[in-house]
Amino acid sequence: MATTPAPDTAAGTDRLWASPLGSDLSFLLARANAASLAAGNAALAPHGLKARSYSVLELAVADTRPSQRELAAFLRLDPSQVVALVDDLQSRGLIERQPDPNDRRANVVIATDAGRALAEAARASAESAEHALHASLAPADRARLAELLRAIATP
Amino acid sequence: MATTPAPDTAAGTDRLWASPLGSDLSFLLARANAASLAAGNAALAPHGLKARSYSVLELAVADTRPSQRELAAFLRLDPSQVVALVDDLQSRGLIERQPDPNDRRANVVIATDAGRALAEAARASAESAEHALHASLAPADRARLAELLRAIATP
DNA sequence: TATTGTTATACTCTATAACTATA
DNA sequence: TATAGTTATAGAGTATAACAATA
Repeated sequence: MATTPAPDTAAGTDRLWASPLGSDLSFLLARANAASLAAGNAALAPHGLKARSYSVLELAVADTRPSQRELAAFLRLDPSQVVALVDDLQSRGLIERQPDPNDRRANVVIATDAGRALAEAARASAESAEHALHASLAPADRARLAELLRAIATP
Repeated sequence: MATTPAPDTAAGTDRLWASPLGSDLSFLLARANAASLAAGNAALAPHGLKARSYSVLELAVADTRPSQRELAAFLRLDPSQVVALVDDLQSRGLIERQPDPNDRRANVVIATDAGRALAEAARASAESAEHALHASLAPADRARLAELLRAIATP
């Protein structure tokens, strides 16, 4: 993540944008993501969530019944990190580990009623923050951006 | 960052993409950035660089004569982190701290000849990795993506 | 033999506060 | 009084290896 230590416009950093780095797709991606993550985490904080835990909660709420292994793969996290995320959400009564009847090694993650309620409230905050982030984009541009990102983000 | 612990296509994570999260712009941004960062760092590693240090080096090579404070603002890093990055690159003879004649508190960061040579080699690797990442996109789409990202990434 | 969840550990990154020298 | 660079330190995030239970 990256909060905003200095307002960037402080000095004449405009001229730095003229450097090759200012056109580098990886750099733009990193910067856009940093802004998005900072705004998202700030919006989720009042709900006791961060981007990571919010993602897990949303996947549980969606009734896709993911195993922890699937969560790890989809979120590109190490399985051991998913343990900590699920532990936290479960200890707060937002999700539950349900033993998979087909594979007794695996846990299926499902949301509780409290989890669904919190997810709805958190989603409203997150969407509002996200909208503010790309307020300068027309709706069609936003859809196009999502489409292009998906081409890169999808395996 | 996020390396790839599991190949994602391993299990049926396709159905997870159908969840609301799969259309969430912040999530797509995070995932695209993770893929880009992982590919970029892997490409830069043989040159002894990471995304961060490569960015600093490129800005030094571009002759924009940034102060450390400006680097911090532009890269959205804390000034104390820039110290470590500049220390590292300077100890390897790739950049130099030049006292700013107009403000004796400030250092201006400039590249050495060795720094310029390394930057050129690293840039080739980085561009090749980046190109592979969005190989599925038409050139026009790539330009459009950069444009849209810039709208979000720019202050 | 391979896989799921788990634990433990080391490492990197990030945030914060303080200090100095200049302005 | 404020700013540029620096140092030190604590915390969050990440990677890695090992283990028990199950397939």
